[in-house]
Amino acid sequence: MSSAKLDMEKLVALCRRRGFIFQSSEIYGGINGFWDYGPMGVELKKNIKDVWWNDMVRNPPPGPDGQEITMVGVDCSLIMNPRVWEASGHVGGFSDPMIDCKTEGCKGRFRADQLKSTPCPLKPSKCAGEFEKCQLTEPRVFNLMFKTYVGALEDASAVAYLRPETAQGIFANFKNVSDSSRVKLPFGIAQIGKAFRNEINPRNYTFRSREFEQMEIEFFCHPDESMKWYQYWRDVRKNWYSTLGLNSDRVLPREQGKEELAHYSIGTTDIEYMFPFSDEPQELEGVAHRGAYDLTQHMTHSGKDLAYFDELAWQKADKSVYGGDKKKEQAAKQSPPYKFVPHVIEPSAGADRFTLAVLCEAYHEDKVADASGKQEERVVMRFHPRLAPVKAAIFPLVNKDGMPEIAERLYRELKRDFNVQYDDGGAIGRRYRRQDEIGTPYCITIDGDTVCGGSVTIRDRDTLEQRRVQLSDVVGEIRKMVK
RNA sequence: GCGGGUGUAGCUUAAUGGUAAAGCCCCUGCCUUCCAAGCAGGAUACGUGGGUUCGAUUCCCAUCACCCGCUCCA
Repeated sequence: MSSAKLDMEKLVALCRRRGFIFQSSEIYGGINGFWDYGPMGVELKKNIKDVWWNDMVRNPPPGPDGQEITMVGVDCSLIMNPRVWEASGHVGGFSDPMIDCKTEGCKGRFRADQLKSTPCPLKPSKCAGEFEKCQLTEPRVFNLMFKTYVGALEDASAVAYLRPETAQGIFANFKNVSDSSRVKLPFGIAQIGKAFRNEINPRNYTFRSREFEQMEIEFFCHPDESMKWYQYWRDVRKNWYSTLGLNSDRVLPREQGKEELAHYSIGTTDIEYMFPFSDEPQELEGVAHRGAYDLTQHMTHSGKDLAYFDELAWQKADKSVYGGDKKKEQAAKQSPPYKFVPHVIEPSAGADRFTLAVLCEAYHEDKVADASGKQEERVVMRFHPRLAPVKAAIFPLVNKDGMPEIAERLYRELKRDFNVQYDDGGAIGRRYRRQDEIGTPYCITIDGDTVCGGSVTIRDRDTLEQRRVQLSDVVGEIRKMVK
């Protein structure tokens, strides 16, 4: 985004024009709170998810003491046994009873539990509902979980929910993963996937959607070390955004106040971003210290033992204190510090929200001199090369003199490793501008010198500068530049 | 959920109770040796559903979507 505040309508128009984001079911008039990614959008979002997976799961940064950290992934079903959501608290608590006032001129909406402390909009000296004219509705519950039915019978026993977060799939599989993959505490389990929340009022383009994708980590650690890991993940996650092109002045970590915290959370930091549609920073990710809450809940509700046994600590322990009493030894093995419920640090990021932030940040308008030297407006998406949907475009300068043949050969070579485009349509300047609008970082042009001397030009999206590179070096150059 | 606004082609904008116009974009061909050039063709629109009417894109009603402001966001 340029220094002037980006007009969201311009971004929305570009996203539609160039195939980043469409309204869902548009030919039927759309549906509120749902969005589709087009050919460019899917590449962008896929790159974002791949980069996250690579940087957090396959090759995470060293831990707080410089150690290697262990991360594994899962991919869980969207629909789970509904008891999961009772254990997590979503069935009981994922809703707020609301009361509307039907009084002419008021039409207020209040949370039922805060009615007695909310001033009446018409008569602020009284509280909502105390004024003679107030016509309050019965409290209505807005449960934010999408309901569905499993199997053919639509009765109460078949009710299930589309998951409102991917996290519970990880908690429910904690024992499976620790039993099957030789991981030792501390370790993290990661998941990328869709989640669904029946938001009362979707707003701000894709920012608050009813169907969205999360990139979540549940990092399990010893309770004594949890604060260290909480700080580690808070810093790692904040910095990650800046390495991918978000201006660090606009990425703002915010420690939640005590009154804001969910009752089970020991601490939560929201990583917020200054989106152009709001004067307030908006949440991209929440890094929450959830203590032992989730595993304990699932232990209680499932009846399964999800505590962790620290084999290493037990092996090192001085067993002589039990004096050979097997019963005492057994009891010790079943209790801290050898057996305990791990604490959890949860960095939970919104893939669509980050995609939107990347789009906002990338949008620039600048001036470029045309063939006659006149300054022309240009729209350019300045994506980080790792995220750019198209890494390079290949142009024959003119469609003759052997140039198309060389260009096509180069295109076929490059597309084995990168998403690239071939374009021989219209004037060369027009082709550059088309690539600028989808944020292609490099344009490779085959010209007369390629035919004679074997070199091509590589044009940089941001500086507009061209440099000549030997045809045989192009693949290596592009590989180096999009890392 | 409430109030206000908007809805004609991919975009920007016309006109009209009786065949919907243009520029840009896009496609095809010609031309073209580096930043939206030129020439010739071509495709594409009245958000949806009712009503009034001989006839509705136009008037009326409803609905949907988007934008702004409230409300909400475990």
